[in-house]
Amino acid sequence: MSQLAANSAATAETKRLRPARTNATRQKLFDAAMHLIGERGASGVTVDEIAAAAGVSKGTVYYNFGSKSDLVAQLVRHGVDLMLEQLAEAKAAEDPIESTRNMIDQAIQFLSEYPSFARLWVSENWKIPSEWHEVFTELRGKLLAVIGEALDGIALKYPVNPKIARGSLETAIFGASFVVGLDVQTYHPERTRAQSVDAIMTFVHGYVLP
Amino acid sequence: MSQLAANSAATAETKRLRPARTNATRQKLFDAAMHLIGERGASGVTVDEIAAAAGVSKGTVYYNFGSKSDLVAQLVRHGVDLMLEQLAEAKAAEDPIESTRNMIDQAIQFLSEYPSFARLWVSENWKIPSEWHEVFTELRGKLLAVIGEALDGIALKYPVNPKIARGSLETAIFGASFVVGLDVQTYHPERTRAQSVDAIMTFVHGYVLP
Amino acid sequence: MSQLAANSAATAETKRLRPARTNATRQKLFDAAMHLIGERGASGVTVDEIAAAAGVSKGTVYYNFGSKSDLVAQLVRHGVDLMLEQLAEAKAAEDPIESTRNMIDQAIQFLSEYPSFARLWVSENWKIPSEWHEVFTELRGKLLAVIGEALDGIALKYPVNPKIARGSLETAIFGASFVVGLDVQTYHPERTRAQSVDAIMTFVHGYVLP
Amino acid sequence: MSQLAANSAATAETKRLRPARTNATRQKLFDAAMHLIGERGASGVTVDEIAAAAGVSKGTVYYNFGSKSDLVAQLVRHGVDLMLEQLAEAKAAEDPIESTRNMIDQAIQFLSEYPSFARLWVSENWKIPSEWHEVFTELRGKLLAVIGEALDGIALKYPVNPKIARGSLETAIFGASFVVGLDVQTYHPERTRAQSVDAIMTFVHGYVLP
DNA sequence: AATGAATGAGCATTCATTCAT
DNA sequence: CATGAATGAATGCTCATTCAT
Repeated sequence: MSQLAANSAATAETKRLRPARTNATRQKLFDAAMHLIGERGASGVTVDEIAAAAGVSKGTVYYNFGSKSDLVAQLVRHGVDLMLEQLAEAKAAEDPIESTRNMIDQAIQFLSEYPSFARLWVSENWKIPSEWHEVFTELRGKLLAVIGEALDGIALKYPVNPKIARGSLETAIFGASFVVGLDVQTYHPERTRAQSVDAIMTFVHGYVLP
Repeated sequence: MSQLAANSAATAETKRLRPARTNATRQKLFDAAMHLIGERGASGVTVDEIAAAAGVSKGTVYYNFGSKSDLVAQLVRHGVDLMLEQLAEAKAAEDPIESTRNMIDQAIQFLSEYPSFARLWVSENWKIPSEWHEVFTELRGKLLAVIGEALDGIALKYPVNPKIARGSLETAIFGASFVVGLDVQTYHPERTRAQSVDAIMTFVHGYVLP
Repeated sequence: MSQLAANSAATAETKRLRPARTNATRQKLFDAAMHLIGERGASGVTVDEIAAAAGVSKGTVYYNFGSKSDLVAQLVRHGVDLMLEQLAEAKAAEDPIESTRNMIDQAIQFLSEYPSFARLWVSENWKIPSEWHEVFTELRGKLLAVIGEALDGIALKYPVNPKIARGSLETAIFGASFVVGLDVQTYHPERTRAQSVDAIMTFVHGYVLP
Repeated sequence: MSQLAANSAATAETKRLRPARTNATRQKLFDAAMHLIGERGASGVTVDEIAAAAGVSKGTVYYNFGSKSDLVAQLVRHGVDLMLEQLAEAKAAEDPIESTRNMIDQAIQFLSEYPSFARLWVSENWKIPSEWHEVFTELRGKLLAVIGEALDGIALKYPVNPKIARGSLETAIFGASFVVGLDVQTYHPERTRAQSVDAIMTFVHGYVLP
């Protein structure tokens, strides 16, 4: 079953994010591609497989997405949009630290709902040359900016360690979140979301001076 | 130039890790493969390219390594051994926090010397099925154990936050290190190693109670 | 712009040659197809491109012409009719040599106006099997007949070299005309029509005894 | 059977023209490709067919020629080299007109021996954009130069018509030769080579003033 | 009369692997 | 030890054609 469709809570948002002319076909291909590529990586999946999994012909993939590369790019973009939207909703709290915690919690939840997206991200992000370098650069910037805003909010209200290079800190939190999120699914399904969030929040608490 | 050979400080250790019957041909192939695969990923490099870069014929690759997959597996195992060895050397400090910092510093340095290894890790580790799953799982356990020991050392000497679930914390540090290390190379080559280490070390200040 | 429509002098004739029920859509497709196929050859143009150039949907091409092959066949037939008609008009001169010159001049002009037709001819005529063999064979016969009549007229009024095998001579003139006409467009756009005609007319001076 | 190999008289020359490292494989592919492409055009023949006709696997085509496009380019180049060599041998006569006649005779004979080459030439030469435009331009220049030299020889010894634009005249002779050569095979196998040559020589006689 | 989504057979090309020398 | 010619299964992509609307 489609991972995207599986998340009933996100259905309303998902719909908004999709292009106006959402065909059943495009959606089926999207879901099938996200699932397969998330598991085996973009280069480990053939267009034939995606088409078969979506129950359409190979030509249909090209009719709808132009190329395998474009399909992946749209997949990444869609995932990030969805993640950003969920993060935006999460940060509405009084205290900035609380707000940041909510955000990380939401991120971990997102990664558990869309493990394929997380795998796609980590497996394609740092390749050289990456076919989707521009897409990743842009989307990486957006995600880091969201983390950065949360840290800004904290720095406004609390004293923070000025020695910590911002930028690197965002990246550390970003990386910790992705890896913790993936590892929970692959190696430690028994761990609770709260445990993951607490571990990642350690970085935040270390940023704030006592 | 070979990334392995580039690290003169590690030369002695490196030699020990290599098969006794290391001939020039095997070594040339090893270096060429590490370099190319580090840049473009295992599936992004052809056996022809590796052979050409090593200045030998394609048949020689098969004569020496049996298959492309075996070549990569040997590459990964070599990286694993080397990283563990370097981390072991790094933790020899009086203060456990200082020791942990040394370890992280060493890890970041290792990732910058063997970007191939780090990229291979993130792109293959969570795949289903992963071609080199065993070797990755083994390394993961060993690395998390090393981080765990460092945390144990800290917990013995300092009061730490008991709410933090150990296990998740190791994973968070592990993930932060890999992602920060990779991001520096791909997106921020201007950042210093100290910046990266400081950012990752933030977790200590969050873990240790004030 | 349409090559067919471009020739204002031929407009009246052209209209006559077109199917009575010429609607705008068919005409747009006809013009677009002639233009594109003239430049890149029948197999080098896709139905999508023709439809796009005509500003209609792909289905419309099939609705109007049944198949790409049929569209090309109609294009060729139209060219045949037009060329024969123009040659017929040209030979109305007193002197048979003058009449022949007019004909060749008209042929060269036709080839420059319908390069599509000439290119289609040379690229398809001698293929085994040729998709449009019948229509080409028919045209070939008619064209050689026209040249033959011109030679008959010359032979009636002037002494000619009896050693020259008629039949081969027509073919030589025919070939010279097509190749000179095509070469002007592809390699020597600076050459005048008069130059081309003079070169081809050389055969007359070689045919007619001094 | 191979057209190239079929000409026992040309075997000696053929051998000389081939690259030093002439494999049986390359030669088989060359022959098969020339035959098939000559009949159906470059785009009408698949690499599978060429490989099958040569009795090798498809990969072997790419191992030896790099791409279908390169194979065709080498085919054209080889054919022209062969033709030029035969023409060079033919023009060794006292009288320049006699020499020219020998050359045209040789050309017609060449075209009858290698009809595939002639078809390949006419079907690919004038396409826009031609994949092999540079190759054709270069080789076209060489062939026209040979005709031009013959005409130069005539102009030195005989009075010639100064009104005739040289360049166009070469093209006319060139085109007449190819088309007469092809038409004999396709439509008039009963015609003798002398008839063809006489017809083409009409252009030459028309060039010389009485 | 027209559309455009969908199809699927077909094609050029790649590449890990084999093997005779 | 090493080579490099040969292989063939796999793959991304094209495009003429169909058909429900």
